[in-house]
Formats: sequence, structure tokens, C-alpha cells
Amino acid sequence: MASLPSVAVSGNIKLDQDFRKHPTSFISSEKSGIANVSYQKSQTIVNSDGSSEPRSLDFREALVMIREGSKVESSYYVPLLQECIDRNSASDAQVVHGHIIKTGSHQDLFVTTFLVNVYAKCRIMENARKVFDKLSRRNVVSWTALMSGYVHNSRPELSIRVFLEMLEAGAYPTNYTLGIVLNASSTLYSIELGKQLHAYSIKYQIDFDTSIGNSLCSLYSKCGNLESAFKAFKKIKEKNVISWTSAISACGDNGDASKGLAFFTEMLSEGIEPNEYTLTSALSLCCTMLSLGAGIQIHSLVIKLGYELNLPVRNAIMYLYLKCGMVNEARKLFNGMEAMSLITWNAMIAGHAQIIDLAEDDLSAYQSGTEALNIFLKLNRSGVKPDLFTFSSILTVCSSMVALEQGEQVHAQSIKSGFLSDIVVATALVNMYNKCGSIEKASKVFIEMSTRTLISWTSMIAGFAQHGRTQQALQLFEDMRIAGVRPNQVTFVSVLSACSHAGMVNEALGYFESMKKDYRIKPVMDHYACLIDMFVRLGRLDEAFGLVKKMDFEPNEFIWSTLVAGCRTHGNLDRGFYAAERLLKLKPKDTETYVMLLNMYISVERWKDVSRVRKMMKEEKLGKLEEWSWITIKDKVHSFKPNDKSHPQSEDVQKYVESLTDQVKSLGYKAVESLELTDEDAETTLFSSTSFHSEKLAIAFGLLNTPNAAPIRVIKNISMCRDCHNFVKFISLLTSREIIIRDSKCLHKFVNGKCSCGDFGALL
DNA sequence: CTAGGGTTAG
Repeated sequence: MASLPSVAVSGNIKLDQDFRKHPTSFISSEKSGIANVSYQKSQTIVNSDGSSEPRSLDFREALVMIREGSKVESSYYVPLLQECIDRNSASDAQVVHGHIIKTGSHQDLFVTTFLVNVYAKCRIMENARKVFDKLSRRNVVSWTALMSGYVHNSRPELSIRVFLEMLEAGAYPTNYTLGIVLNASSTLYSIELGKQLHAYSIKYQIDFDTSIGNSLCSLYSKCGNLESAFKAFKKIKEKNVISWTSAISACGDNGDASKGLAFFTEMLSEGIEPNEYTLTSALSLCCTMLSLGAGIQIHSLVIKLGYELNLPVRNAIMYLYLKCGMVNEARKLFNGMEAMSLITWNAMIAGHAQIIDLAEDDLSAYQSGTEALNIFLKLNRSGVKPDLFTFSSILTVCSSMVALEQGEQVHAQSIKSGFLSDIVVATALVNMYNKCGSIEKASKVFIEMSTRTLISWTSMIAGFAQHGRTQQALQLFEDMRIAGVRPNQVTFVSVLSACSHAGMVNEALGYFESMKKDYRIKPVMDHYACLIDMFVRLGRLDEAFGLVKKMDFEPNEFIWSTLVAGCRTHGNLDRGFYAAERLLKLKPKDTETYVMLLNMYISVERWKDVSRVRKMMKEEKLGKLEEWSWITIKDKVHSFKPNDKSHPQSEDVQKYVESLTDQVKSLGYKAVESLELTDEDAETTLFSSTSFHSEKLAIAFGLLNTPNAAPIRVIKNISMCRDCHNFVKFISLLTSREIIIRDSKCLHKFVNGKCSCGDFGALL
């Protein structure tokens, strides 16, 4: 939730008297004097021969007349000004304004009030305020126009100030006025103010009024109170499209997407036609649910109702297709757009960022990441200025891609544009540096943040935990508590994982208990996963398996794979086989698990089991384990596969790996000896020391193409094998380089022959 | 009343 701006909205609002005296002022606009004004679009034109005739004027003709100083009936100003609004032409409005003053029509309250409205809509609030201040008389409509202007120009706090001024001046709010203040309170997330206004609306029995009810519904939704939002919605006597849309988007804001779609269906069956707002809200619900089927149905409804050219609707459809993995459909929409908003770009980048995480295979994840970086480049070249949404999304992409160089460029750009002051952008930046292994830069950004949210703290604690800096992680956790920020479930996962890395059993169990007792946070599977991991690392397998039995959850794939790797490391193969077979039941198509299992059977030469596992793999139609790595150097991504000669430097790179291997052998590196394997097994098990695993190639390439002390950053699609893990430790010792490898399960930071994962991250 | 953003581990 955004923090409240420091605006004086304090003190109770005294509405009582006004409402008691004039309760009807809420519902009737008679007093405003507007209802009786009828305006006309035809003018009496005086021809050159002196005869006169009434006829319609078009906008340009009328403007010309006004520029020439001809007289115009004051009732004609309003349609003319309306036209200025429609054309969003502040300059035309100023011409008309000048004419109004010259002809003395500024004495006309109706016309002048409309001018306030015009300037507000044309986003020149200074002029709106000036016109308002010069009014000799003010009625509720002029006050309301000004308030509404501030709300629409993102100054809700000023709108509330005007509301207070209005009450002081003794004017009576209408239901429309109250609706605007309610909207302002919801923009400010001021539930207190909202509740006061709600109370008054109940007192004067207008809480069932449509526009009040709509505003109340969205106010409660924005402040996170879905129940009250529903109550407000149900109370509305005559529900219109806006009421339904408010209820639907309330569900979206509060994470109950399926309920929102139920509302949408109900609305359709009530015979109410959705508008562009309803459609975008409903599409966004499909998006969170990743419900492509429902989304396609709504898409056809969009076409039927003629909204397919509406930009927000198109953006929502594009984002839906993108998130559901229909990249080509999304791209077609993207390329076919004549008008594009920044949101279109942002949706495209954010969508690709999400695919990276959702992707089943690493190749498409990698392609999405590259595509997102390309779109960002195009956006920059197109001259459109990125905003805070763009920065946070692209930083997430850089994190997933371990693209430190791009990340640093974005960092610089966000400083220049002033968006680094945004908490979300800064947090995304902290996270980017963490994920790229630059813990120093991450903490520098973190320290320089002026305010931090729970997520910022958690991200930094997680960073320290990942880098094996347990003390700093725990210290930061204390700092956070002292700062009065309440940790959540996610924070505790990071804290427990920090303890687990350092083997601090007592501390971990202490935090676990404190989480349950002091913070009333229910442990989830992830917390147990950390504890299990801790016992596994220490070789306390009994306790690890004990926890598996004790917890209320069926262990997930991650817990089983932790157990497999741990049992293997600690030589408890029987338990390892058991865990691996359980893992295979959960993920029968996971080649990595089969390879782990195969390697275990081979190491104890249980050849019967080896052929049984091979048979299982054939039945599942699983082939060789595809493994590859990539490294980003100067905005260019270089990817490597073993035995792949497609890279222009592949020959040099291979030779360099061979020479490195010789050099580290003299430091004590021993390649894993090949067992008596068939060719087939040797290929599948990744044991063969003669083959070049992709991370070795990528690292060699990095060493050849970066300056001497530069860290090397590599990303790998599957877990590292032990041989390579050992090899890279020696390389970091040999070359005195920092080598960071992010594989599919773990961040490895190799410094001086040691790895931050404590050697527990090499699963294969 | 609408579309786009940041956190965890194994």
C-alpha cells in the first residue's frame, strides 16, 4: 500500500449541520441553477446584407467568429467549450475564455463554472483555480468542478482541502460531491476519512445511491477491505455498469479473481452490457488466473461489442495472450497497433518478464528474456520516456537473465530520470544486484533508500542469505524489527535459509518458534524445506526425515531433491534411492532426476538398476539431458552447448578449457574418473571428463574476453554437476577471478577456491 | 469503473 502523502486531512469533518438543514441537497441539483439552463447549438447569424437567419455553426466557424470579436449568445459558450474539451485543446479554450471576459459573460456563473471544468479536463489546474478564485458567487457545482479537477489531475489531497473550504464557506455537498471526496480518499488510501463519509451517507440515507455506492465500493476495495466493498455494492439500489465494474475490479485488487469472473457472468445474465472498463477488468482477471479459455471468450465479446480498437482493451488482451504463453498472438497485436501507449510497451516487457519464470523449458525462458531486453532497447530508441513501471519490470528481467551490464545501465538511467526514488524501482534494483551476485552494490542501493518497505528488507536479507553471509542477514533482520517493520512469511524463509547455510540449528529452530508464537505466522512448506535442508547439510538425516514425517504437508519436489542430493553426499544411498523414486513419482518426466538416480546407481555399480532406470526413461520417451550456459558481454548474449561448434570462437574456447584443465590439475584438481560405462551411459550421466560442459566453455569465453579482474557471470539451464563445481572452484583460485554461476536451482559465487553454496548446490 | 511494477527457498 502506498504511504499517505503528508497532507492535512486531519480532524473530523463537520458535515452535520449542513446535512440536517438541507438533506435534499444531496440528491437534488435544483439549487445549483444548472438544471434549468438549456443551451443551444444554433446561432442567429447576421448576414452581410443585414438579414438574419438561425443556423448551426461548426466549431471552426464559431472560433473564427469569436476571434474576430463577433457577439455570441452566452448559452453558446458551453457547447463550444465542450468541443474544446473533446478536442483536448487548451489553447482554443483560452481563446473562448478571452472572449467571455471581453463580452462580460464571466458574470454568468454557469458559463464560468464550466470554464473551471474545461481547464481541469485540459489539465491546467492553475487556470482552473484562477477562474474559480475570481468567481463572485460560488455554488456547489463550481466547488465540485474544482474538486473533481484535482482528483483527475492526481492531486486528491488538494481536492479534499477544497472540500473542507467548501464546508467552511457553508455550501452543501451533493451526492456527486461526496462521491468525489470518496474517490479522493481511496486514492489516498485514507480509510478513516472514507469511513466518516460513509457514516454520513448512511445517516442521510443516500448510501444506496448509485454513484455513492460505486465510490464506496472502490474505496473499500482499494483499502483492502473486500467484505465492506461487497456490502456497499449490494446496497446499491440501481446497479449500473460502473457498480458492476467496481465490484469486479474489487475482486481483482484483492486477489479473488474467480469471484470477479463470477460477478462478470452474473452481470451479463442480468442483461447489463459491459463497457471498456468492465472488459479490461475482466480480461485482467483472466490474466491473473492464466485462464486463456475465459479470456478468448471475452475477446470475442470485445469484438462483438466493437471495443477491439480501444487501447486499454487491446493492451489487456495483448498482456493476457502474452502471459498465457501465446507469444505470437501477443506480438501480432503489438505490431498491429497504430497508437501505442507507454502501457503497451510496459505490458510487453512485464509480460515477457513473467514468462521467464513461468516457462517450462529454459530455451523459451531465455528467449523471453532476450526479447524483453530488445523491446526495452526499441522503447528507448523510439523516444518514449520510460516510467517507473518500465524500470521495475526491466530490472526484474535483468535479474532473471543475470544481465548485470544492462542492469547497471538501467540503474544509471533511473537515476537520471529520477525514478530511483520510487521504492519499487529501488527494491527491484537491490534484487537485481543480489541476483547478479553483486551483494556490495545491492547493499549500497539498499542503504541509500530513503524509505524501505517489508519487501525491500526481505529482498536484502535474502541477498545476504544467498551469498552465505549469515551474520549480516540476521543483523539486518534485527535492524528491520527495530525499525518497526513486521516480518512476514517470506522474510522468515530467508532468515531460516540463512541459518541453514551456516548450520545454525539452534538459531533456526528459535526463529521458527518465534515466527509461530510471536508473529502468529503459520509455517508453510518452504519453512520446513529450509529446516530439512539444514539437517541434510549437516548430515543429520534422521532429523531431516523426521521433519518430513512430522510436517502437515506432502513433501514437494524440492524437498525430495534436497534429500536425494544430501543422502548422496553423506553416503546414505538407500535413503537416497527411496527419495529419488518418490521424486520421480512427483515429476515422472524430469530428466534431471533420472540422471541423479543413474549417477547414484552407477557409483555403486548396481548395473541392474541402471538398466531398469534407463528403461523407465525410454518409456517416458526421455532423451539426453540438454544442458547449456550463456554469458552476457557488452549487451551481447553468447550461449554455449557441449560439443557445439556454432560459436565463432568455439575452437579457441575449447583449447583454452583444455589448457585450464591441465593447469588446475597441478593445483590438485582431479577429474571424476570414468567408470566402466557404455557410451550411452557416459553421455547421459554427464560424468565423462572428456566432454566439455557448457559452463566450462562459457567461463573460458568470459576469461578470454573480459579485463583481468572482472567477475565472470554465467547462467546455466540445469544444476551444475559436481565435477564442474569442483573444477570452477579451482579456476577461481587459479585466475583470482570471482565467478558467479546461476544454475536452475542455486546461486554459486566462487571466490578463492570456495563456493557460497557450501558445496550443497551441485546436484548432479 | 480500465490496462503495466518490487520479496523467499529448495
